[in-house]
Amino acid sequence: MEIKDKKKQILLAAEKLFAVKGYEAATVRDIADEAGVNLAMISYYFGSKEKMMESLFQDRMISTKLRVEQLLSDDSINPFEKVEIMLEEYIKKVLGNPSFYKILLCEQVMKKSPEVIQLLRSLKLGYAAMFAELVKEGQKKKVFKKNIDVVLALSTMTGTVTQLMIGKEYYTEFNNIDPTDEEALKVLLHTKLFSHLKNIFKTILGYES
Amino acid sequence: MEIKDKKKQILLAAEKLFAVKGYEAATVRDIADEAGVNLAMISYYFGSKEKMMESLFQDRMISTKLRVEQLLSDDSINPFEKVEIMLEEYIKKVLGNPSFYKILLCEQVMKKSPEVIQLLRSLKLGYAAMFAELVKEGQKKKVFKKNIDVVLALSTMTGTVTQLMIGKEYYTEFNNIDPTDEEALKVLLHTKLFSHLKNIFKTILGYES
DNA sequence: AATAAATTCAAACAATTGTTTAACTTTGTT
DNA sequence: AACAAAGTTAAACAATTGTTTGAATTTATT
Repeated sequence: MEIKDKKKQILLAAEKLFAVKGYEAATVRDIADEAGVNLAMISYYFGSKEKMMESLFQDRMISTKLRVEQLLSDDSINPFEKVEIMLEEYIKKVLGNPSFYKILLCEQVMKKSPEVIQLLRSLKLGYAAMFAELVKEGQKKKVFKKNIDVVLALSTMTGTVTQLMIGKEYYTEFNNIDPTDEEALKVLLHTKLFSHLKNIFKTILGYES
Repeated sequence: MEIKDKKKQILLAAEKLFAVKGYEAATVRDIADEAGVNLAMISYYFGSKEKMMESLFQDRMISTKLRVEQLLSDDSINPFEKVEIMLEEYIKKVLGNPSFYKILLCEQVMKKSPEVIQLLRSLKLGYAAMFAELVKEGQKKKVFKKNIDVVLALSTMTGTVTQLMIGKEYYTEFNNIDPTDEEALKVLLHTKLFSHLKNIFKTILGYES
């Protein structure tokens, strides 16, 4: 097996176990077993458990920034369509990899690893700045209202999706939905979340179609 | 010192350290030091670290349910006013004790302690059922629209508040607000969150004042 | 094929974990 | 005041932690 594949395999196991047990409770022995490698391999490849965590974040967070940047610069899409795409992509990302976003959530709370926090910070502020740009564009075109609280709006987006992700079982139980068919559930959650947030953002931005 | 006070003191220290370091990383020695007691006291009073966690949750979550129940049964308040009160109280609770709600958040993700999870489950489902009742009341009075997704609405409430709580610093930094005056910041966040969520819930519920 | 480099492994490492012990002090009761 | 119960303590406990070691094995290079 390629060395790249082995690293990927370890990160995948780490992601799974960090999400289920948490960073501290997931031991390197757990992760090594899950990945099917000797436990010394983790120090050998990543240097330490914490550096493995950093590698995980770096690996999972590269793709994010680029897509949003090119989305905003596209003049053929009107501001609210851009918001729709932003919502859609965020929902897709989180529901597509709940494990990582659970880890992300806990790391934001604990702020254990300075490197991870710094990475998160730059990404979050960058995201906010870009959304602010988009809002400004909409305001200039008179389709968005004035005085929009960018951070609050983004908090609603990330918060709503996150809450539903960590509390799927409440959604299925309360609405009598079969929780075993995970793929169908994911599609349903995606659909519901999207229309819910689109509605909310129409209100927040003062947009009327 | 009273034994009740000593237990309170230990739980306060545990709450603080669980929120900062996480359950696993906060050792009983840390907690004993923070509380200013011998480390054997934790086993002596609570039985174990995990049972101390359960005690913490039981202590912090008693007051919640009663208030909501009596709120709903009050006929002198109209449905949307009840929603406003619900939002207001939830915001106040979270901002008033961010440490505990950080622990709560992580516990929802990890689901480590079955007792805590069960406690959370009954509380969450109860909360959802009560809100559903409130929604039904509003629909009967023709002030709320049909087809309201209760769990999704609550996810937006809890998610938005939670996200702002764990990312205060982004809010202050992005909006150039002094982060050192914590009391003023809390008031500001409370105000902003309340008007933000009130607006959103007007949309969700189809309420027009 | 021979040598060097990289990888894998079981075993051992020191440090830290939650918990218990057994001796002690304090408090409360008769 | 005498006794028992409750509270407190430092020390020790076994178990587990992340990491390192050094020998074995595989892979790559000459």
